[in-house]
Amino acid sequence: MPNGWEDIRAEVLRRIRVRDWPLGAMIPTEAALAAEFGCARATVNRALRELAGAGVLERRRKSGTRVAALPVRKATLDIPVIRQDVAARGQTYGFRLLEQTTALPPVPVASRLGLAAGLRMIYLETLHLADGLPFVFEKRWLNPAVLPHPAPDFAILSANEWLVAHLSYVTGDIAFFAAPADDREAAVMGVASGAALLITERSTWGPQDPITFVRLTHAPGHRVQTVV
Amino acid sequence: MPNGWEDIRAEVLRRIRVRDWPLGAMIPTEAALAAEFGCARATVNRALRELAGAGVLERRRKSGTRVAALPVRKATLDIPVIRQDVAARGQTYGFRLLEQTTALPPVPVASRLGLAAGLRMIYLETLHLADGLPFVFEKRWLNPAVLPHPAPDFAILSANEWLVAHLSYVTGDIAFFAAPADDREAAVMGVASGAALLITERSTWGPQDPITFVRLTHAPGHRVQTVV
DNA sequence: GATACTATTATGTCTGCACATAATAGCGCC
DNA sequence: GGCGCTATTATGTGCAGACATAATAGTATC
Repeated sequence: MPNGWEDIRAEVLRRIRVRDWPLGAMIPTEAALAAEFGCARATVNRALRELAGAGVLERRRKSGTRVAALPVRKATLDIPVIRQDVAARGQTYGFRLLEQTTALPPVPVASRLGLAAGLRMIYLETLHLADGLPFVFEKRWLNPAVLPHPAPDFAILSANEWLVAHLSYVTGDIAFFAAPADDREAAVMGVASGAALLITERSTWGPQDPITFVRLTHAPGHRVQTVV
Repeated sequence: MPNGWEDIRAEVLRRIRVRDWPLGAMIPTEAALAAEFGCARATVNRALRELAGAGVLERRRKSGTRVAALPVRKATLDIPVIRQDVAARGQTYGFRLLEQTTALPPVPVASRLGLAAGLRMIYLETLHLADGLPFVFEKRWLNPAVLPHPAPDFAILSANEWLVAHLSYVTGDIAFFAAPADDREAAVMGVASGAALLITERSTWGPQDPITFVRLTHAPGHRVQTVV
């Protein structure tokens, strides 16, 4: 059938591309498009909804649908467990738990998680290896309240994976930036002090409580990549 | 009504979280869930489809629906035009076209775009400013075949925005990584040579032809950020 | 002129049904 | 056993109709 919702999505996209419907302009109503394409309104709705989700269209009740004026491209970024990331490169994964203590988190960490100052957290340092070479250096602050008793042994299953398997589907935020390697990072990763490294910082919250703040220092040259 | 598709999505998520349905396990069929929740199968379908899109469920015809074994978190990343990025920080935007020539692209650029070697491209260097200070240094290779005649003046409207407005909705890929500032970047951005900078590289293709390859060097401390 | 109510309109969602499609399981046959 | 056909099954998508909801435009009132 030539009028599935994907066909309609493609046709709408085409009209936008050729400036049939210019940036910022209103497009016909669902009912009008359904009549034109000879399909049900629900089918048009599905197509337009997808395009709105991709940032191509903006929809508002009663007003109607318009082409996004300044289209904000949206890319979806996969955040795999580090083991998978390494495996996907065809390398063998390994990790070493370098440190595990309980301590007062630094103020920026506590405040980003929205935790009361003075609450002690678990601090973990883990080095993830690809083919035996440093791949990611992980510094993690973990809310002890979210762990079961007895606490899992993070030397056997890395905190990275334990959390994904046991506290998955929560909210959080991610940030990427570049920073020069400090002395500790340089020593652990085997690079010169001050080398440019990609850093990932993540904060995650459960239904009520903050769960963890993690800073991943990636090996030199590491790329975070995705298609649009 | 307490049984909209969002309610069903929430309930399914809850059952996964509390290990009612463990990681990797099959869940009931759409028909069974529709009967349980007292709604139409289409409503269950909508809820499960959304969760599959978020990477929480995996669905296959005939087999059924299972909880993802290793849930790959998916983050959506907004890629705004640089002007918007600056405006969102409450700063005033400006830019300067530093260079515009036609030249043979370096081999890595040509090969990443899938262009025949020996094809000349337009090369642009643009410095984007926030409150008059360097914000992003943009080096762009542009396929001349995609430009109209006469070519637009990129000193008036930056290539960044011209492309979004005229060749939007195309495919491409993005990568982030850290690199030390080379001499040119250091001079333009006003930082020390070797400083750790975040680099964004983007390749974009139109329906047939490659369009552009761009390398964005961000000011020190720049963070690419998103919520999950 | 400003404010409060009301009608209208386009999208958002749901229902119940139908058929399409992909993948699996089972069967018969050699 | 191994091969190929067929039946079954769960999801994917379609339709027509209905009501819900949000936002706007218009109207009435003060």
